[in-house]
Amino acid sequence: MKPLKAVKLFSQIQNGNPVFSKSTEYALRATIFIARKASKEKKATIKMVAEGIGAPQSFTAKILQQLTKKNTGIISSVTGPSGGLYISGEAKKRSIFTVLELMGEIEVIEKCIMGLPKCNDANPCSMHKSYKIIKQELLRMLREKTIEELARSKDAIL
Amino acid sequence: MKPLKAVKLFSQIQNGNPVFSKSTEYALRATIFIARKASKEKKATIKMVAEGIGAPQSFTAKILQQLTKKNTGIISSVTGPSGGLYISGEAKKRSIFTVLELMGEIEVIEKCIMGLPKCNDANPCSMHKSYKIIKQELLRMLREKTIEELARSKDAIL
DNA sequence: ATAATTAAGGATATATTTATCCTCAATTGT
DNA sequence: ACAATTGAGGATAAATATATCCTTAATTAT
Repeated sequence: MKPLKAVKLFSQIQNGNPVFSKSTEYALRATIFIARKASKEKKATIKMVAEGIGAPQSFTAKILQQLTKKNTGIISSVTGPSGGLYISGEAKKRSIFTVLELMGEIEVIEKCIMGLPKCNDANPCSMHKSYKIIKQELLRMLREKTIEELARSKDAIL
Repeated sequence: MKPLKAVKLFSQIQNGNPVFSKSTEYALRATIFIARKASKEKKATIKMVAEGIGAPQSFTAKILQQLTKKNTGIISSVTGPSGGLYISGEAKKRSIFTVLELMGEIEVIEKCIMGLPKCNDANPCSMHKSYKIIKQELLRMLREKTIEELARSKDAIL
């Protein structure tokens, strides 16, 4: 069985979806960046974050809005001079799952791998059982990894 | 730690990306449907497949084109009366990995979970190691599951 | 108070994915 | 050969995700 090449180039159909959406990728990177580089005393500006994570500035701003929403946000923001973004010690203890939850990515993971709306444990698709194992391990990993922990690995590129 | 709700509704940013693209979801469903319902003697038409998997007909046709391309395709197609789609016994023995490969989904899985282009084993992001384990299990599962096997589970909804 | 700085948020533009439509080519049966 | 059936494939449209721009609100320092 020789390896196949994706036929993308020969087709009108493109499959460029990342596993997580680009918004979510930026959200993860921004969270880790802020946790690592900023504090209540030394906040990071959107500009700094965008440059630090290699994402467009205005779009980064939009995503950070999602993560700073009152009663849900894990990232704190302050307007005005010497304002910016930071993550409280409390919030740093939360898991990266929280970020993905705010980005609406958890319900995506929970869905049927083949996109069947009626698929569930009682009425499973043929991949359900196999995917469920993977899914559970992924979710467990996401729940265990704290923002703090990710921020602490300073040898990592992000 | 109370559970959070995604802030989708309050934001301009939507995250509707499935784990696999919709095209890939359809491709998986179509493959299993054809493997289960069709044979060289009794081919399935695009119309039958589209209805069987609950996908738009013309779009299903487009996706099936990708899976029938010469030298790469796992699905066979014949034009003309009593023509249609089927999967050879040989092809049925191949894994579902093949379908995902043709849909360009494997390289998506291989990518950095945070979308960092420079992330790799030598220069990892902070989630690299954890994600790698999940990724490998997913890929192994996909490589092991044959089309035949999925088609055989007739109690499954698809 | 005023000016300066910074995020919030609405409106809009661009890119990509998803979906539809129509004509053509291939095959079959008469 | 001819008509009918079916997929192939190009062109285009619609929906969604990504990205930009601009004005407003909040805060700080002078």
